[in-house]
Amino acid sequence: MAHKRDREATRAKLLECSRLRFARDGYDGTSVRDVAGDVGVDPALVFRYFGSKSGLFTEAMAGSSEPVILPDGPVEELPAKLMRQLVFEDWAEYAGEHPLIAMLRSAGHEDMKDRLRQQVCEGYLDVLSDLAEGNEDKNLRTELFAAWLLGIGILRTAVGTPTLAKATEDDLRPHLATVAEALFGREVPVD
Amino acid sequence: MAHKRDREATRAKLLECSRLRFARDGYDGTSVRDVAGDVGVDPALVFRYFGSKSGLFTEAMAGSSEPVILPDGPVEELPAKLMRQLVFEDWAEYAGEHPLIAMLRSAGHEDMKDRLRQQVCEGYLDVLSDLAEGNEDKNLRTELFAAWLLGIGILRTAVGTPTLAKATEDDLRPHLATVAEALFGREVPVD
Amino acid sequence: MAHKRDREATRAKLLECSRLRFARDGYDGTSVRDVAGDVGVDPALVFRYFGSKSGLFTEAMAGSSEPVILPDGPVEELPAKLMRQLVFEDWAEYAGEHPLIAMLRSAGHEDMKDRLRQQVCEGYLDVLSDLAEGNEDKNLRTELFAAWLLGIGILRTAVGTPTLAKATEDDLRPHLATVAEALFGREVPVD
Amino acid sequence: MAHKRDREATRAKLLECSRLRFARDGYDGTSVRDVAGDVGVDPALVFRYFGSKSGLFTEAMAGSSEPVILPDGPVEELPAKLMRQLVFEDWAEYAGEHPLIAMLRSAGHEDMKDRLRQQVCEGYLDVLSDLAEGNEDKNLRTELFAAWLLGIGILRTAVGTPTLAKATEDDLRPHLATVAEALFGREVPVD
DNA sequence: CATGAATGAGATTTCATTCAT
DNA sequence: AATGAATGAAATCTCATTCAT
Repeated sequence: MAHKRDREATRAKLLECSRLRFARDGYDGTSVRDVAGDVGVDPALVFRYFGSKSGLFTEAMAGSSEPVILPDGPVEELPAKLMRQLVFEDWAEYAGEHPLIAMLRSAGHEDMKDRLRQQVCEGYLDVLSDLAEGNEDKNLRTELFAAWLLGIGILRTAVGTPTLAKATEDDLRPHLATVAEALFGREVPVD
Repeated sequence: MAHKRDREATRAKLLECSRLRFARDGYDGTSVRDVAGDVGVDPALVFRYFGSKSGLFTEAMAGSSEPVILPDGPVEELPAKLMRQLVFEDWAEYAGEHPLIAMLRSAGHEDMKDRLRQQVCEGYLDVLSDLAEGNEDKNLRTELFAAWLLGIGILRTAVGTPTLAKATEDDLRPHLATVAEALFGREVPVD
Repeated sequence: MAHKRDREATRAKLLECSRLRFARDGYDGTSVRDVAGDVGVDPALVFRYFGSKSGLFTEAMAGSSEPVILPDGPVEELPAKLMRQLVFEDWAEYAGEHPLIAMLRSAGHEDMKDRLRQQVCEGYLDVLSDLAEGNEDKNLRTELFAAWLLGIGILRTAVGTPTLAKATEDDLRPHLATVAEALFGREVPVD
Repeated sequence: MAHKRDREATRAKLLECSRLRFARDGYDGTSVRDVAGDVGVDPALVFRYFGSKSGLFTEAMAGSSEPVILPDGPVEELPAKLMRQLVFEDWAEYAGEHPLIAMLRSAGHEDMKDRLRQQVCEGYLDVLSDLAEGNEDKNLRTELFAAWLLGIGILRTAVGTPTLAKATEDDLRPHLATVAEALFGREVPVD
């Protein structure tokens, strides 16, 4: 029982540390040895637990599909919530960026592109599309809004564009309102 | 046939092939061996010509700062032009994506982040900011619009979101109009 | 047989074989592959254990600072002892030469020159200087005598001068007596 | 005729520059490219002129057998002359050291050991042996004296022992007298 | 089961050298 | 004869991964 506990604790620690590394340094920039070193265990354990480096990555990034959104509350509040989450929340475990943006750093590998798409679709587009209800090109509008949020996040943290890098939530609020209204054809609260 | 031993031709071919590889597989996913193999020369030649793998990358990606649109037309036409370039133009040499999006794939390394920022700022923001003239938060608006274009490009090609991946220029035109107007506070032609 | 996977044994064997190679072929003339091949292990192991080729060299040659004679006998006997050690002892692990002479073969690199100087000073000059006690230019005399021993060793093994290469200890004994007396101003036993 | 002259001039310059490099950095530490670069010609010329890197080395170091000694004057003056040459003369072309000591830096390669031996024997031992005339072990005495000079040179420049590195000719003069007398059994002038 | 010794493939890079022109 | 483009072999080193214990 104590053993079981240790095993699970080690697994969890490996996942946690690897998330940070993968997010900060990308898949290629992270070595199994580094991750194992962070936790203080032998690299071979990683292979026992996760089969391969890729397996570790999959499981580490899979954990990030959960925290996406809490779909309670009215749909109108979604844009503001999502922006806060994608752009302003500090994902400490993911080197300060939202997991999706962190994953982009490893998008060279084909299978990670798939994972990415799946998470974007299930985690974001599905939730957002309710907002576009009533428009003919509902899905396109939804994706265009998601693209905007994603682009902002990328310019802010991955590229480090001067103004956005320092912008606060208050700075963006009014523009969120106008763009959301432009795309969804309805007013959204942004406070 | 006339040029078997032609330094410039070989150099150019190396640059061309490396662009494709770097864009498709990222910096880490591309090996000098691969690039040299594509051209059919010995890997050592790459080092002779470019000093290092990093030198090759720099020079390969430097070519991508030129093709930015020069503002010889009226500023109002810029949004449409930029969208065509960023989202719809087929950059064959860069694996079908715009070079900037391709470069994101290698943004794990700190110095490439710098290069990226510089290109975004000088190549795009500087040109676009004229459009936001007259607004108090001119720079923020400019960056927000650029973020949108970039996000669209990423969802389209890097993530492969279902609707955007298949969208045509005509599909996006009306939305471009409303969003640009929302951000810049002026009408822009999108034809 | 009992030890197939024995870290310390493998380490020791690597050190032993590398000593021989470094001594015989010099630093540049020795490749990590060669050393690993001698022991029958993968070259990567060398880097795991010693970090780098230079680390291997350092550790291999560090073993050579110990075997210097400790002055437990009377100082008068030092010259004879040192000559035996420097000139006539067969350092099998170091390709038959005294480690110091072997190290000279790698003295092209600046840091190895430093290591060499330190070993000569601490290992030999410090011990010998007692013999020159009472003379005004004590240190110079000490170094001049050390120079002689070193020179003999070099001509014998590194250059292979005809007479010295075949000389026995008995052949040199009388000359050791006269030169030591000339430099130190006192009689030294040479039997 | 002009061509001939250029060719010879380039050859000479290559030899000169390579001497310096070989002496300073050793055989392995010197690249054909470096040498050619010093002179400002294409590396391929080295191969046209000298066949190989080794050929260049041979010819470069062969030039050093000439300046050895001027066997005019009485034999008694030889020790002082040789010491001046081996220990105190500044061989600018050979990085400040006597060619023989410089060559030791490349003594890892077997064929250089041979070259070294030949030069020591023909250039030094043959000349010196006259001084030992009349002693039974004439050759041994000669080699022992040569060993001393060589050892002094090595400690001075290659090892950098504290006192010898700064010693002047005057400092060594008296010891030269006593040691030479001890070995050759006759007085030698040292002024 | 877990540990750590060991492996093998592959990456970047350097260098002496040869082949066309 | 000379230039410079091109080559091939080898070196150091890293990493994911497997094999004994």
